[in-house]
Amino acid sequence: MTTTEAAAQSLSIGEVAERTGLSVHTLRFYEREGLLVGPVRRTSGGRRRYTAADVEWLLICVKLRESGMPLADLKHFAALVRGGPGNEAERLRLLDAHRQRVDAQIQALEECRSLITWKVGVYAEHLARGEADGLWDPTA
Amino acid sequence: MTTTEAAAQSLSIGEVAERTGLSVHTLRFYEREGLLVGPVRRTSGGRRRYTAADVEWLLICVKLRESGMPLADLKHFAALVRGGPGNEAERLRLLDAHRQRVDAQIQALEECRSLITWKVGVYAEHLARGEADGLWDPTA
DNA sequence: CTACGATCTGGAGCGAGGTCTAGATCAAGT
DNA sequence: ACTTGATCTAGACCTCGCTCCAGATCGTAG
Repeated sequence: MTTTEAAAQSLSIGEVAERTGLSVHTLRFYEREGLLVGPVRRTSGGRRRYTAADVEWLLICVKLRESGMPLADLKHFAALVRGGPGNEAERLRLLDAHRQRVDAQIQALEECRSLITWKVGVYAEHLARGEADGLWDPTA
Repeated sequence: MTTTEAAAQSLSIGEVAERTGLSVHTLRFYEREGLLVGPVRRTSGGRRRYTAADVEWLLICVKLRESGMPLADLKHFAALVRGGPGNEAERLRLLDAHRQRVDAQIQALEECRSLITWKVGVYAEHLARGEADGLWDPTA
């Protein structure tokens, strides 16, 4: 294997980028923004070495971001986790609030989906009846 | 009534803002960006008068935006509708592509939801067992 | 007629979330 | 030693989608 044995335990920024889907730029940006739970370790030469726990946390971040959690909230959450045990109630509140937003978002998307489906049906019908059937409704 | 009879047929920008949830700034911005199907009529004094059809179109825009359609796509769609009959196939393609994105988004959100639900469960359990149970897992 | 609120235009500004550049350094293969 | 590619830092820059400002005008109520 081309990587050292240590690579099994710690990953370079590039490897983490691959595994998380984030760019190396974004990884550095997140770190600067205090979105990580702990400081990232470095090699003697100054290169970042990520642990499996770092990657797990980043994967959670990715999921939360995907679902629309703002970086500010993520930062707050990271700070709570960094703070250690004792603030679980607040973490719970934060996550639960986010879950409610996600639920609302899912519902909104489903409504949009029906609208789209309906409109797709309208166009499909137009096409089936021939393109030049003369019907002209700007809202259709 | 304080508004004239004509108000029943055409609305001021402020009234449209109320009905669509968009700000008057945004309404003017959308117009400048070419997101509307037709040019908005004006009073002799230069004030915009929106028709019911304008409002309907805007409500569709709102739904599509809510579901994450970029302004550029919305603009493209508006251009197609403005172009009149004959391009229904392309409108269909545009909407269907968007529907697929919406579906993917819903699925992603549902995955996030399970993750959150699970984590909420973890914290709830911690709290139930007492805050200082000493267990410390950064990913939890 | 006057006042006052709503609207007008063009253009600047803003917040979120990255994304990229420059120039230097590190590390691994040959 | 030399080359090549990944990483480093600080900071500038970018897109998206609004949002707001200044200064003028409209229009309706009193």
